[in-house]
Amino acid sequence: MAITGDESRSGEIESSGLRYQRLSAALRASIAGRDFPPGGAIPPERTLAEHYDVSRVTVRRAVDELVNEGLLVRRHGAGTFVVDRVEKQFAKLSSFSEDMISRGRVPSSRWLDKTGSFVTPDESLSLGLSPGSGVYRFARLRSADGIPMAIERSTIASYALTDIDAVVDSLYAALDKTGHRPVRALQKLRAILVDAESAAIMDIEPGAPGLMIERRGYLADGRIVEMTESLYRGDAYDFIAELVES
Amino acid sequence: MAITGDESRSGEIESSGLRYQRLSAALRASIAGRDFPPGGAIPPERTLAEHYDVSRVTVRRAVDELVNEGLLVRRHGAGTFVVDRVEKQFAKLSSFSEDMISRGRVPSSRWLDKTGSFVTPDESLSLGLSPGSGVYRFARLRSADGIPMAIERSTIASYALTDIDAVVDSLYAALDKTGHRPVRALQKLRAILVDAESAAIMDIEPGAPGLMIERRGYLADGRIVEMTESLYRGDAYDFIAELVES
DNA sequence: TCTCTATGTTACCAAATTAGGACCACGGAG
DNA sequence: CTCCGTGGTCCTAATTTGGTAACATAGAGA
Repeated sequence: MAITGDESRSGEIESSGLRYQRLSAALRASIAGRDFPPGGAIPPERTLAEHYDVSRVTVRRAVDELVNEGLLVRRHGAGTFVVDRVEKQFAKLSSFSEDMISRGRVPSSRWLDKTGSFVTPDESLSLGLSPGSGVYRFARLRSADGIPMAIERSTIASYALTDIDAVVDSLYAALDKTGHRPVRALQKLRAILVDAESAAIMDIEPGAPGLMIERRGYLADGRIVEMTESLYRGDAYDFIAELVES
Repeated sequence: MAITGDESRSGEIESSGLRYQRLSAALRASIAGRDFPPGGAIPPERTLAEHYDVSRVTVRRAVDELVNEGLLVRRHGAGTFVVDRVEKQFAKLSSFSEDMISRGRVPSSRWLDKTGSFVTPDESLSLGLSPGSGVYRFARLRSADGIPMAIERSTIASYALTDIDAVVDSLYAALDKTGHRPVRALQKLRAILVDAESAAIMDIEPGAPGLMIERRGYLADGRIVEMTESLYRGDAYDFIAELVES
């Protein structure tokens, strides 16, 4: 079944042009039509070459186009995969940086606070620490493409970090180094009105809608190591989640 | 045969993909189908390897995926177990009634709208219906202990319901009867200010914070059967979600 | 004729998956 | 306590798959 010389279908405007372009168009249609499952592998190049009766060179050029378009991802030794947007989006709920990057934006941060302190009675309950225990407090303004998007305020049990300057960029990376990276987290989320102070920091109107997210990060042994309050701008940030009904 | 999008004979192609991905899909189906009881153990890795005629390496990789997804939990020396916690967490995010009951509150509803109509051009795109197709529209005020909590506006493809009065209490129960209950859903969530009309219905101040959730329910074959916009009161409703860091 | 481009053919390299096995560490049952 | 089944880890080897290069062929156009 060659692609050339087969214009049997009337109205097939796709049958003109270069072979690899026609092939990539066909593959694009197969992806859009879910012939290849999202997240799954497409047939190997050699199989495609045989199936469409073209050379592997042509297949590679066709696949190259789709890789450049971001529809496919190659993994050396494994296969070529249809990008699965949905699955990644769930992880977005937790990581600001990853989320922004996957949206094609450039994340950045500005430190608002970075201090060592002692737990308040309130925190000692939440973190499960004895009163008088040490904690680190971090606050950052999170931006995307230079536009303020959220304020993150974290409280970390002191045993989880070597010192306060261990956190340079990623909090979780620093926790990872001491083996205290949370393995699961519980998030609580609600809509609020942004207070004057936070509004000033994010350069928006006070009284604008905001999304308050409280996260508690748990270690494998059940201890709470992290408490983070994030305030997201309601007018500029959407959360996406996939769920499975049972 | 030209390579165009309508190339339907992808039989040879379909069995492609990585072994462990196919296996994890099979296991996922077994879990969803209650072949493995929730909370119970799945067969040991060596048994699975023999049963599916793959190596234990492959089994472990397949199980790894499900563990990362939170569907399974490994216990060294004991076995690998189906987690029943996850479904509840996910379901909480989506089902108003269940959520309220689990909080010890009494859920109730008041119908605001219940009509048959035709798709708008906007909806036909979202629902994947041809223009002119029929849809049902439902709108309800959702309350807990008699206190208004949310407004739910649903648009349902007409093929999914026998008639408009099929929905008496639970929308999903009605969809279940025709075999068109969504198997998964994609939710989009953002903070907004409640408009005057919705505020009046929920008996709150206009300009109060609210949580807007757009949900699209997918059938197993990928069709969108349900589109629901829910507006929750920000001052009275918290969303809880558990996530697993990777 | 000569040159350029698209495509085909062949060969080999590099990386990931898969197979199959061995052994250890943990937990439960007796 | 011991025994045994289970997951956790490591190893070697074969297989599959993408990555790359060299060279050949056919057609279009100067």
